[in-house]
Amino acid sequence: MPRTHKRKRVKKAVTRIPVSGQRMQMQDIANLAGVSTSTVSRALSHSSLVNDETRTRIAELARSHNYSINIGARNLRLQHSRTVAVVVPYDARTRQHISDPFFVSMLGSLADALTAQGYDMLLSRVDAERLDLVAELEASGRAIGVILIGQWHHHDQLNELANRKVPLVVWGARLPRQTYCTVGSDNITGGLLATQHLIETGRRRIAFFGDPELPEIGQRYEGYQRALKHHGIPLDARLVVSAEFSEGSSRRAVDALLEKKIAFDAVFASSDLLAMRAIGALREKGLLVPRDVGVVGYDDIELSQYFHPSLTTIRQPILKGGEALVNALLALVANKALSSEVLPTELVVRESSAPSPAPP
Amino acid sequence: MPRTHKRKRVKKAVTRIPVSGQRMQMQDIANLAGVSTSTVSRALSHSSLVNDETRTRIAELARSHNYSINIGARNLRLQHSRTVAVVVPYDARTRQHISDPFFVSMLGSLADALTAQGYDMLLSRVDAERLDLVAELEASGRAIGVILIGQWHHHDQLNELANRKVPLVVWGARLPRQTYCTVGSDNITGGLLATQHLIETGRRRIAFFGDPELPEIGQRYEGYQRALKHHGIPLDARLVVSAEFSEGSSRRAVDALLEKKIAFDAVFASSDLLAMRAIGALREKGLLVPRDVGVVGYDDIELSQYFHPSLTTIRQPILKGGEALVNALLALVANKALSSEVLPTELVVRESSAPSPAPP
DNA sequence: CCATTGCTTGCAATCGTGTGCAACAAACGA
DNA sequence: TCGTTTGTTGCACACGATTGCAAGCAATGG
Repeated sequence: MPRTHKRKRVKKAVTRIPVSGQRMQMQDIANLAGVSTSTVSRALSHSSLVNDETRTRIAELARSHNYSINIGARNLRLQHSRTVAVVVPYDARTRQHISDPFFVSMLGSLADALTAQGYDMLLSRVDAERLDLVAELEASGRAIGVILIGQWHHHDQLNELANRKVPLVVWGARLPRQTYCTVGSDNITGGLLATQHLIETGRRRIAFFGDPELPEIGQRYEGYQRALKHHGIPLDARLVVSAEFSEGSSRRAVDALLEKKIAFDAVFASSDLLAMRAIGALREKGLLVPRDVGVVGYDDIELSQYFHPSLTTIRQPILKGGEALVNALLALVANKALSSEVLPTELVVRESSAPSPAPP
Repeated sequence: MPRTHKRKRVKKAVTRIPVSGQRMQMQDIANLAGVSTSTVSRALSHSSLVNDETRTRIAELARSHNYSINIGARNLRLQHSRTVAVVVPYDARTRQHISDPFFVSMLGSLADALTAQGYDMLLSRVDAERLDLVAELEASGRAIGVILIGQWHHHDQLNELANRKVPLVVWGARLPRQTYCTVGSDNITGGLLATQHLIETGRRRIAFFGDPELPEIGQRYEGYQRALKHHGIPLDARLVVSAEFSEGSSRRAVDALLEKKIAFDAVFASSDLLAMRAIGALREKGLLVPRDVGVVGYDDIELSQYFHPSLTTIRQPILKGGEALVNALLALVANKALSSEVLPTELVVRESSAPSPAPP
C-alpha cells in the first residue's frame, strides 16, 4: 500500500504584508503596483511584453522603495551567474600574504576589467599545494570560472584541472604540453632585453636572481642565456642565484656571491621587489648602484620610479593583462575557441643601470 | 468568471538521468545511493537523523563523484549566506586604482580573517562619489554586509547608509556624530609620536604633508599640532601642504615649499607612499635625507625597510585591523552590541629620521 | 455582429536545497 | 498479542525569482 499523507498545506496567502525591517521582494512591489510578480519581473528586465506605463510605474516603485532583485534566486532560476573567482595561491608553510606589488596591481586590473563587463569578483586565497580546491569554487556555483594569478610550480595540477573541464585561466608562462589556458607576458624577450641592456651599458659579469624552476622566471632566465650567448659571454652558473620571493632571500643571494668572492658587475633580478631588496643588501656591503653594480628589475611596479636609484626594469602590460585574462575566461565559459596569449614586454631605462665608467 | 487553465503539467520524473558533462546534483547522489534527496541533504549536513552507515555511504559517493552542493540554492533556502563584500572606493575622475600599498595589505589581512572564519570575500570597486551603491551589495543578497576600506570625505554618506540599516563597517577614523561603525588605528597618537620623534632628533621646522580634510589625516594632523604645542614650537600654517594620494603631489609639495623659500628641516608625511615620493623629490633638489631633512612616514608598508634611506614610520596593526573589521561586521550582522574600535600605533625608527648634526 | 488580431497580464511550474511532519520498521514493555 | 517508543526515511512545500502558455481585453475587418 502506498504511503498517503493526510496533511494538505494551505497555499500561502498571495498578499504578503511587508513587515518593516524585512527585506523588500518582488511580491511586495507587485502588491504595491497592483500587478503580479510576473509583470514586475518582466518590467524590471525591460521585456517588451509590458505596457510602457506599467513598466515606468513599477520601475518608479522599485526605486523609491530601494528594492533590489535577489541575485541568488535569479541565478538559481536562470542557471547562471555573473561572478568570477580570482584566486591568489599562497604558501601555507610561510603563510605568505598577497604581497608582491605586481600581483596586487594585477588584482586591480582584473577588478576593473570584470566591473567593466558587469561581473562580480570573488577573491579567494588558496593553499598552493591544494590547487585542486579551486574546482570547488566553480562546482558549487560560487563562480562561473576561475582566474588564477601565478602558476608557480603547479603545472601538473593545473593540467589536471583543465582536463576535468574546470573553467580556468592562469596568469603565467605558456609551457609545452599544456592543456590549460594562460595569459602572460613575453618573458623570454623580457629577460633578453634586460640582459642585453646591461651588456650594452658595459657589464659582463651579470648575476641572475630568481628561481628558474618557476615557469615565468625560467623563461626570463632563458632570455638571459640567449642574450649572453648572442654577445659571446660565457654563462657562469655560479652567477645564478635561486632567490625566492620571500623576505631576506635577496640579502642571502648577495651575501653568497660576496662570500664566495664571485665577481659580478650587474644583477638582473626577476622581480622589482627582489631588485629593491638586492640594492639594499648591496648598499649594506658598500657597493653602490649603478656605480659598482648595475641592476635591472622586472614588472615595473609603481614604486620603481620613486626608488633610489630609480629602477630600470621590464614593464609588463598589466592593464592589457587583466583584460586579456577576463576575455579568455569568458570565452572559455562560452565554449568559444581560445588560445593562450603572450603580451609584449618593454624595457624601461632608469638610473639603476646607468653605464659604469669604463674599466681602467 | 474565474480563469481556468486546462493544462496540467506532468510532474517531473524523479529519476534524473545524470547526463555526462552536466553538473552533478543532490538528486543524482540520491539515485546512486538509493535514497531520497532529503536523506542526502541531511547526511551532508551531518544531521543526527541519518543512520551512520547511510551517511558514510552518501559522503563517499559525493566525494568520489566530486559533487559539491549548490551554494546559491542553499543560500536561498536557508535565507543567509557566508559572503562578505569588501569595497575599495576609487576616484572616478582620476581612475585611480587600488594603489596604496597599505590598503592592499589590509585587503590581504581581510582575506585571511574572512577565510579563517569560513566566509567568502566579494571584492568590489565603487565610485567614491556613489557610495550609496554599496547598499545594493547587501540588498541584492550578494553579501551579508560590507567592509569599506577608507572613509575619505564621505562621512555624511556613510552616516546615511548606517541609518538605512545597511550592515557596514569602515576602516577609518572615529568621528563625532557618527552612526556607522569604524575600526581604525590611533591616528592622533600616531601623529604625535611621529612629530615628537622628529622634535627629539633636533628638528624644529617640521612640514606636514597630507590632506587634513580626510578624517584619518586630520587626526594625524591633530597629533602633529599637539606635539608642537607640547614642545612650545609655534605652528606655521605655511608648513602644512595638502598633498593628496595621487602621483606627483609630493613633488609639488616640495616644490611649493622651496619656491616660497619656506625653511624646513623635517617632513611628517601622512603615508609612506607620500614620504617616499617626497624623499625622491627632495633628492632631485639636492636635499639629502636625513642629513638636510628628517622624514617620517605613516603605515609601515613592507617596502619602507628596503627604501633608501630606510623609512622611519608609524606602524598600523594591519593584521589586528583585518580581524577587528571582520569581527565587527559579523557582530553587526548578528545584531550584537558593538562599538567602534581604535587600535594602537607604534613608532618604528629607521634611517630617514636619524638626528641631524647640531646647528653651528 | 462575430471572428480575428495584437497587446498585456496572470497562472503555474521550475531552478537545487532544507526541513516539518508523517510514516514505517524494529525493538520493547506490559 | 498489542500499544508504545525509538530510529530512520520520504513527501511535500518553501526560498525568490523567470517564463511558456493561456486568457482577457480592445481594436479591427468582413
